Amino acid sequence: MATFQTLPGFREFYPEDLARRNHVFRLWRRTAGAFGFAEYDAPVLEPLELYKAKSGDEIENQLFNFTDKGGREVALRPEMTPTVCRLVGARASALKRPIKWFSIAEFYRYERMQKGRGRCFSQFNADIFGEAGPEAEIELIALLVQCLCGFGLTEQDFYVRLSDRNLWFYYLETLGLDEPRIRAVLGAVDRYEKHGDDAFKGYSEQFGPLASDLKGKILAFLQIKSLDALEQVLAASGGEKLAARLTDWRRLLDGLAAMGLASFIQVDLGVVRGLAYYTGFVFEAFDRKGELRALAGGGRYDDLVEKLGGPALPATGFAIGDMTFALLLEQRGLVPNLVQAADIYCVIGGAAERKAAFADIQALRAAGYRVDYPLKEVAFGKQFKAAAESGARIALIYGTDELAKGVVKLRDLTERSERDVPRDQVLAMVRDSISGQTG
RNA sequence: GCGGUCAUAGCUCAGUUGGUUAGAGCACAAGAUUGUGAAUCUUGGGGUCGCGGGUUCGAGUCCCGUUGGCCGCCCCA
Repeated sequence: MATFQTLPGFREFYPEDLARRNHVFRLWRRTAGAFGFAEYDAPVLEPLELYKAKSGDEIENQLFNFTDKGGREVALRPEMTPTVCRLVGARASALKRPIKWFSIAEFYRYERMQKGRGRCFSQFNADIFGEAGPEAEIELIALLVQCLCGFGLTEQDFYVRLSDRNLWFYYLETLGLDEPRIRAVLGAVDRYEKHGDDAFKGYSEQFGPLASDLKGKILAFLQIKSLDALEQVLAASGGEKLAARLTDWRRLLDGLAAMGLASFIQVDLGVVRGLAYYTGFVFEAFDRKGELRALAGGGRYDDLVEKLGGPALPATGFAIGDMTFALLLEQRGLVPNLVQAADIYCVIGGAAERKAAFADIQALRAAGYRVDYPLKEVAFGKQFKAAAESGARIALIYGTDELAKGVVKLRDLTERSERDVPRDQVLAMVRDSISGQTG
């Protein structure tokens, strides 16, 4: 039968699946609205250059890219950041500050399938442009936390690891490293959690072995898990830049604490996040059990808007992926049962009764009620069964006896009670009946 | 790109050392049932056993290849 199959790594959403996805999107959207973020959208297909400019040529391996009929090199978007930088950059001078934007969109990466990772996935993206201080991070991390808590997740379920690429950069500078060496060390720090000492192989191959006292300091630094410990280590190093960073750290952590979010936050300098365009605070959300890949990630990228052709504009943002998030909700039993229940189910006697019912069905639907009825003539018994299974709160019964009396029988499917309703009062009585139940 | 593992109905799975026409439960549909609730009973539709080749008198079963799923590695914006 299945002559054609779905392309590898792609997903199909049958109604139950889409209901779940919509539920997630709806809550994310509402949460972003509560935080004062405005929604935008943009093309799925972009010039390949947009991604090369940001991440370098090697990124092409992981893109869905091709040449279009006009000879243009194009790619399905693998992420939203370059796109939103273009949008904001193009109108930066006309946009009210701070610029707080979000989107919910589908992305494509040409990669191997893995748990929590496919070739197409959706992300919630939120970004703030035009705010250089940690106030932007407070706002974004608070939004991130609420986007997860809105589903019933708590600090028992997930946490946000918080780090700082600038701090790392300045600290490594004070240790006497130049920029190429600093980048190599940050790469090693990024991998250290997973690969241990092997993480420094790349550095050794490029620059020779790392002096052991230097390596000791780096390993100690990446294991820092609190602001106090960080202040102690840096007290010895001094330096204006580092002191300024510490001030920002205090403002950020104080702000988050004041919002009551301290229990979600873990200072963790072991996080530096892969690619090099992050310029300040970076953060990643993980499940507490450590069983899943990152739930969300983000950070500051103050140079990117300018790099992509816009004005210099500070920016910071994050994204939540839908796949790992769905896995976590399932694990915690937080996926609600989303049945699309009818409001009203019509039980119809025969052909003549059907015509009478159609007039009412049309009026009820125009009034906004979800009304179902059997498309073909079906025995009464079956219709009542169908009415019950539809989840409808009331059934309207169009039988010969009722219509002869000029009434319709209104059956309350919850209370199992019935009464006759004059034909011309059906809409009003339905309204009473349903509002009475919900009220 | 690499490695492991799996593939039988819409779903979950049986299917003997290779042996007739490949089964069950659930789901779906029809009837019992022209007037009242998720029940019951009966019946039905639905399969190129992922695909292709090979071994064999004979392959869902054994061998090779291939495609796809899952898990991991590389990578992860």
